[in-house]
Amino acid sequence: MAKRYWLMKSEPNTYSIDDLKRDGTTPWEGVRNYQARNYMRDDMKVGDGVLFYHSNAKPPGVVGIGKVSRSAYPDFYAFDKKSNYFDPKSDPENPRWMMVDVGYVSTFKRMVSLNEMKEIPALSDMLVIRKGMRLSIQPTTKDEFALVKKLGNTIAKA
DNA sequence: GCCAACGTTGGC
DNA sequence: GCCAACGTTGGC
Repeated sequence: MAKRYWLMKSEPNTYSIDDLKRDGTTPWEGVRNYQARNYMRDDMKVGDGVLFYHSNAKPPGVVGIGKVSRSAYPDFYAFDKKSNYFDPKSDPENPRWMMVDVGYVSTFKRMVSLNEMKEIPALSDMLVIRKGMRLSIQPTTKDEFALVKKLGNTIAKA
């Protein structure tokens, strides 16, 4: 299977690109949305590229690159009563929620903000720029991934 | 802090 | 199976 590309949202207050840089790799726990779960479970493979997006930030935007470092396995936080992500409906014998591990690759020289992406025609099909798009894990194309990465590593604005 | 857009839940 | 109510997301 060819390498795929993704955009993954995280709130910097909760887990930022700097946290990922510090940790090297992290379990992507707490996804409680079926569509996002399905992407992780069915489509994400080790080595896939990740655009690391800061949501609920000022401004929001893509701040760096990650990669899938472990394919889907049960999100055990769902079994932990003390966790914010506890879900009594997830049975350890048949886990409802899955997660992958995401590894750190690089931090952009500058953020590629949501506003900037909205203004670039080549990125006009990206899900993240669509109003009301709340999905926390989104597929992106190879070209979109490459362009956002290039922008983030280019100091001068287009 | 506001609120529109979603997704989920649960009564019927 | 419908849909109103509710909770959450996330830009602004």
